[in-house]
Amino acid sequence: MSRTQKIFKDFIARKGLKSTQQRDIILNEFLKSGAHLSTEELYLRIRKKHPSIGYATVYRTLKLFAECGIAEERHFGDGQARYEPCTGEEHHDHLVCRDCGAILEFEDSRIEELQENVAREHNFKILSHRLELYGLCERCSGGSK
Amino acid sequence: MSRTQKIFKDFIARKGLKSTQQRDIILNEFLKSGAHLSTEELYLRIRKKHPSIGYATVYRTLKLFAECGIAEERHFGDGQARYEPCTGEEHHDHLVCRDCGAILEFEDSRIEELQENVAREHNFKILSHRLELYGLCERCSGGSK
DNA sequence: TTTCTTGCAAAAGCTTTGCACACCG
DNA sequence: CGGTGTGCAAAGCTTTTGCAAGAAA
Repeated sequence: MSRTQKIFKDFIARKGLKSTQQRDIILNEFLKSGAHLSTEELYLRIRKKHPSIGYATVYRTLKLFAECGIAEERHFGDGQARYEPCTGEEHHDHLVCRDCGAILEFEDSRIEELQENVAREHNFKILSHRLELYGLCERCSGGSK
Repeated sequence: MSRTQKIFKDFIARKGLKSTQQRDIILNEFLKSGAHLSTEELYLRIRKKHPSIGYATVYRTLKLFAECGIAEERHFGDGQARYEPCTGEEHHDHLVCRDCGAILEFEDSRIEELQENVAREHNFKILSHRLELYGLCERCSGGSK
């Protein structure tokens, strides 16, 4: 059992909730699927192997993941929620290609420091942040354009 | 007529669209209302003086504002679009209070530089970006908490 | 008069919820 | 057994769209 799975089990137990087949299946597929899947994409993947699992269950389960901290809900402006696995303390931001939709991740501790500075100047206490750079990825801005 | 109004008139003319009372009213109220209004908030304000203006017209007009560059559409995670006036070249980011909902603006050219660095490293061409820091504002993180 | 706009209501798209039945502990 | 979870369908919300009537050029 992976660390993430353990966190989830603990959360379930602590809250008096129940461990079910569906939750296990959804968690496995979620972890396996790589980041940035929309709820619908995840649902479609799961349905291939487990056609009886309902849309609502996927929604509800992803909310649980977010609540216990193993997933993070994100919106990239297309009106759909996306979830990505949270692995520990590391934080990353995103480059989103306007053309092909590719989502790249990056991390920059200097930017984070400057964010803290800004917050301090405003007596603001940061709980989370989001930084997204929209534009054209290497492939889409290349020769063909 | 303000600079922004002129930009809009020019855009309207260039596109072969028409200047209407409703568009003028909505633009005025939009400029007067300060940043970060949701479409609904703006609609409600407008309806006080002009009860016959419809919801759809406000939506459609704000899209036009965004298209011609005098407004920018933003999403802060509450599921509603918000628009804010774009004044020239300056760019700013946001501090969003999770408690009272206050939205503060800031600008930091050093952060923007670092973003450019990141983009260069990935051969990514930035068209726009969004940076939002979520947390507690001065008032909400103060003594009472 | 021709084309674009508007207001209304209906539709669309994503997400949540109510409910009866099933399952976990 | 008692309470929680599930699947389905229906409802909720925000936003978009179709259409007939109205206004601008």
